[in-house]
Formats: sequence, structure tokens, C-alpha cells
Amino acid sequence: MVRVRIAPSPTGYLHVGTARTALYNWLFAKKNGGKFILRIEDTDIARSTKEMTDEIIKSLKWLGLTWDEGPYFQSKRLSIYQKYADILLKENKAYYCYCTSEEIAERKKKVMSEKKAWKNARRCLYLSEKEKENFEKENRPKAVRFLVPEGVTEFIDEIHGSIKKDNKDLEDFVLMKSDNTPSYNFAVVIDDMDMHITHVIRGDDHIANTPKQILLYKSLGFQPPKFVHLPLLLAEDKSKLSKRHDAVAVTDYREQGYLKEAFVNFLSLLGWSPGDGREIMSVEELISAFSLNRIIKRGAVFDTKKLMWMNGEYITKMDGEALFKNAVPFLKRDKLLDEKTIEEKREWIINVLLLLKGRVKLLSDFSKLGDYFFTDDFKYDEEGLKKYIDKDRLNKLLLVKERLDRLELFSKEEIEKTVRKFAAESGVKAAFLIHPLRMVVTGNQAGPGLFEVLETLGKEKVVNRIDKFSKIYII
RNA sequence: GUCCCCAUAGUCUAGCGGUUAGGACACCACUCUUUCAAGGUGGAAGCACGGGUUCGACUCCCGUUGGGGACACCA
Repeated sequence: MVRVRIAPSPTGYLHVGTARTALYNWLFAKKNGGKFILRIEDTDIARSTKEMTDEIIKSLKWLGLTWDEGPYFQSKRLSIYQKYADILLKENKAYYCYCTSEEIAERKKKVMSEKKAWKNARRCLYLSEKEKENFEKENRPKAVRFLVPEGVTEFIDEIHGSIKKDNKDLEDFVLMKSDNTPSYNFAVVIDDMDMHITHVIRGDDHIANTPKQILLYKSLGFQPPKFVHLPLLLAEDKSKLSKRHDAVAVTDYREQGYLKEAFVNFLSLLGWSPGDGREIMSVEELISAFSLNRIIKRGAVFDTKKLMWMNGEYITKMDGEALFKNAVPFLKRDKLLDEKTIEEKREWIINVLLLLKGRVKLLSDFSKLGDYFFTDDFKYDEEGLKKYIDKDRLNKLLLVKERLDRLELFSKEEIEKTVRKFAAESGVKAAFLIHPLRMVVTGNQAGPGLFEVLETLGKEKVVNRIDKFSKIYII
């Protein structure tokens, strides 16, 4: 039975890299009828918060990455770690270290400044009984360090193959911090073991931790799980995606107007592909196509342009109901719709969304590109005014308006007939009128087909806007 | 500085000894069109380098270079 987990630390929002790792774990579990477990790694008491835990859970849910077990909290399992630490201590596989972080930091700084390789000396391993006694009397805080044995640690990574590490390059890392909370490497091993995790699927940045963890499994007498290290997600300059320069929180993408379907689809293709050229894929398709051996080794740049393209594809393919559900919250957020209108003009709103969807990339674009449908308070594009508005055209527009006003049925067909007929009579091309009309009524140079826009807007608004414009616009 | 990982167009990728190196995003041109977008057609753009192995290397091996990651009582 496959059992995998995602183990975020609640010290920040759900990072897109973590989301991708979660997705691969989830897909792998679904594909193999296994279980996906959520574990919150909140042993850093100072930096972990309840808010971030909630945020992470919210983001995971938004993406649809629901878990079968958990969330487990490491902060509630402290006695378990302590128990295993005591065992290792008793078997002399670990020892107490009385050095303070400050002392170690200072030593490290000195060594690094000499451009030498830093490795914490196992000073406290060789403490005499007397020294130990003194430290204990002083009540000095003590951490538990693992006694790294000699030898070479090797493991088979499902993606990278064999990875070897000479244990002499490993320092005696901390198992239990002096505040009696476990270190990451220790807690992970105990938990993965205790939760019967079969495959540890995580980012490449954990390759360096793996030998340490394997050593722990061995000293505890447990069989290590399989390790799968995914290529890292990179920023545009190929460095690690960082909080400082990049949008890395899943929440940010949701708020920018990305659809979870597009986001998940895009993430799935960063480091993996189905191999048959398919790109736009539903979760069901992803599940059935997913396999670990199609994951590649090199890091992938998170290309927002492609994400945006994909998002546009998903939006274009949406039907009215789906559009309504997804886009309305954004229009509401941007104060273009209120509850009452949403209820009363549902069908009309859907028509507007259908009209706009082809040129929208983000859900938030509905507000940007279609504000004139929802408010009279829209901006006129300066360049467009210069290009399309002059005295002659404005006068003709007023005449067209007269005719439109007389239409019994304000349908796109009738509108088009009217405009084209007028153009023919005046000896001008239809485009000569269409552009200024669009400018005056929508404020934009471009947009959906003009006649449909006018029909959707309704006769009253169209006529009023032309009137109003002719009064305020000074040539 | 030490250790580890990686290397096909600007980006995401297909390729797993013999291919005109395929697709997608982005870009450019043309087309369609009332505009924009979409669509259609076409285009530019790639196997980092050097040695091997082999009849034959993008593909296998070694090295170089380049990029990335890890080196906390953070996770």
C-alpha cells in the first residue's frame, strides 16, 4: 500500500514548490490507490503560526489536494521523539552536546573566514565525567547529537539513481534541540517511520539530508522508505524561487485570477510530462498518466507566461455557469457588481462573461477588459480618442444614434444593419463608424464584436453614452 | 571553501545508438476580421565544450565548463 505525505512547515504561505511536491505526491497516491497524508512540521515554535497552518490548509484545499489522513502536528508528538532520542542515547548512538548556538556560530564563522570546509567538531563527545557534571550543575542547556558512524552511506533515488555520501563529510547533527523539540532530520525520520510512509517524494534540496536520515533509520533498526527527489522549481534567472523576488505563494496566484485547474495542470508539467505531447490535461487525465519514471532531473523555470496562456485556455473553454461561478467573485471584489445585481441579472452577467472570455487570460481581466458593462464610470483610452474621434465622426455618430434609438428590436442583427446602412448612405466605410462607436460606448479601442456589445449593453445605455459623450467631449 | 545534483532553442519538454532532433509557450510574418483576442498558415531559434567507446553518438563513459542545491539547536 502506497503511503505518501506532504509535510509543510507553517512558517509562511504555501510555496508553489511545496504545492508542486504536494501535487506529485497526491497524483502518485491516487494513481496507486494509496494514501496521501498531511503533516504539519511545526517544531520551530518561534516561527510557526496557526494562521499559516490555516493558510496552507486553505491553499491545499483550493488546489483540490485533499488528504486521507491528518493533519498530524509534530508539536503534538514530542514525547515520541523524546522516546527514540533516549533509545539512541542509551545505545551510545547519540550524545549530549552542551555547546550553545552562539559558540558554534562563532567557531563556524572563524573556519569559514579561513575559507575552510566547516564541520562541527564533536567536542562534547569527549567531555570527561567531571566536565559533564559541571555543565549539569550549571544547568547548561543541552542538545542531543547523533554520533555519525564511519563509512559510506548510499541510497537509490528513484529519479537520480545511486547517490553516495562519505560519512566523514557529515557532522554530528542535532537530534533534539535544547528546548526538547526535535530537529527536522530527526522528526522526519521518526514520523515517516511511524506513519509507514512508503515513498518520500520531496524537493532536490533534501538530497543532502537523505544520508543523515538513512543513518538514523539504520541505527533505529528500520527499513528506509523509497526516496524520490524532484527537480527544483526555478525563478527566471534559474536561481531558486525566492520569496524576495518572486510570487511564490499559491495564494498570490489565486488572487491574481488563476484557476486551480490551470494552476494544477501547469505545475504538473514542471518536471514531468505524459510523454505523448499532451499539455492541457484534467486531473483525471493527470492521475492516469502519472508515473515517477517520467519525472526528469533538471530544474524547471516557473514560466508565468505559459501559466497565463494555459489559464486563458481554461477560461476560454468554460461554459457560462462555470464562468459565473469563477469570475463573479472578482467582479465583486473590484466593486463592479453587488449582491443584488448578481442575483437579479444572472443571465445577463453570463452573457457578458461569454462575450469577454475569449480575450481574458486571468479572472481579474474581466474587470479590466469589461468594466464598461458594469459601470458608466469607465476611462476613455487617450490614444483611441485621438485616433478615432473628430468632429465629422462625432456628428455622424449622433445621427446613427438617432436611428438606433428608433429601433424596435435592439438586436445585434438590427444594429449592424442600421450602422452599415447609414455608412453606405453617407459614403463611408462601416469601420469609419464602428471604431468611434466603440470608443464612445466602451472607452476602448478593442473588444468583442461591437454589435454584440451594443446589444448586450442595451439601447438606453448606448444612447445615453453617445449623448453624454457628445456633450462633454471638446474637439 | 567542502560535499552533492544537473546540462536538448529564451522557457517547459519529447528523444532512451542510426530521426530532415518532434511538440508547447513566448517571438516574427502572413491570413481571417469592424478592432483586439482567438483561429489558420508559415518562420526564426536547440543537443555547452573536449576526449574516448562504437561502423555510427543528443543518446554510453571520462574530463572541462556552466548552472543549481546543501553545509543551523530553520524546515
